[in-house]
Amino acid sequence: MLLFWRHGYEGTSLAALTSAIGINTPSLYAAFGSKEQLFQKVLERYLRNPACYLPNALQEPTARKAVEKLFAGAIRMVAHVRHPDGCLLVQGALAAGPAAEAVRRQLAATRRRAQRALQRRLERAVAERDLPRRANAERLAGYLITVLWGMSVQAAGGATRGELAEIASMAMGVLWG
Amino acid sequence: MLLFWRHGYEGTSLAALTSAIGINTPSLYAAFGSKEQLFQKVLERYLRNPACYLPNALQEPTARKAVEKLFAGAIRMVAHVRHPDGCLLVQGALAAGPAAEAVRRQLAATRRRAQRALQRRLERAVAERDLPRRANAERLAGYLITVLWGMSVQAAGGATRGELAEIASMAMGVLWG
DNA sequence: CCTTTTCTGTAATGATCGCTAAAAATATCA
DNA sequence: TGATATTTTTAGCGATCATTACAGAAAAGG
Repeated sequence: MLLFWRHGYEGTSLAALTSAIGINTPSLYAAFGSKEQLFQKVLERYLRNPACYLPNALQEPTARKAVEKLFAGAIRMVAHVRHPDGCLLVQGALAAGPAAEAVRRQLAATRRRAQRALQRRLERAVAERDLPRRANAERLAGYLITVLWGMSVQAAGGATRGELAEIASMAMGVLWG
Repeated sequence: MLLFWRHGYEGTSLAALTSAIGINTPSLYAAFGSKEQLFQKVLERYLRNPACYLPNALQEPTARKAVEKLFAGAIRMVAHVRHPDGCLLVQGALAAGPAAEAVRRQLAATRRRAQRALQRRLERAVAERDLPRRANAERLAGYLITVLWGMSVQAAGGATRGELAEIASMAMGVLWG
């Protein structure tokens, strides 16, 4: 997972994977089927563990708390010393050659799913009068998630935890300035 | 340029490049030296032409006009029918294998340069009383550029021109809401 | 027209890509 | 212990990677 996360799908070779896991190539293929299927498993694992901060955050009682926790969780994950910079959903395969097209599309779909999850949480907040009735949940979610992906790009450029926190704070200023 | 832009540095093979240009491999090497040097030329070309909207925007008389034009230019470029989705500075090599590490760093450095250019423009605006004296140009620039990179990620996921415009409008709401 | 230079095309370099057949070693269980 | 599964290792698959040596064609200059 760390290799795919750090170097992207295309940038990670089978040799690097087997060497990191400590097994031979046929063992990897017996266990996972192919590089793409291994990445599939890695993606599930990523969503289950380091990226679980997103669904967790959305369970907060108020939209404001949820978004705050969302950004805090993202920053904590990104700034974790043992983690590569950024988010696997972005770094994994933002642009890719024809061979990795399927992975690219899958990551794009997963990003969209994350955005819709946030959108539904904000819609609930509007319904609960937690957000003003005229608030547009779809636009808000699109905006906030865009900042989140942008922070992933910034992390890839070496942004510090403090810089990311400032960005998140400014982004939330749109709603609760 | 379009190939590197669409498929990233690693995702673009020499065969794809020579076939697109319509020359043989030795001619490409005689003309550009190597794949990496060709990418260097491509990057210069990209900054000179489709990405010139950034320096152009910063020449607007007010910070607000500058940022508006910055986002408008970015959206126009991204939504251009004949252009790949997103920004070469982001899609080119956000994460990459060891062989493309130099390119990755160069793109990160170029992104940082763009951010600093915006920062200096905002600092000027503060000095000119165009922005409130207590405004933090560095944080503002970091925030706005983060949204810009995020829009590049969204574009890679198929975001439309209208969606990007809404995001930009919300992002500017932080300053001129 | 002939020589010299410049360019283009063919072909192949070693390396690495993802992937797999078959032998060797190990574990399982009667 | 001995026969049977299961796993690991070795070795190599064809394809493609970026890169280049070399031969032939075109262009330039006298």
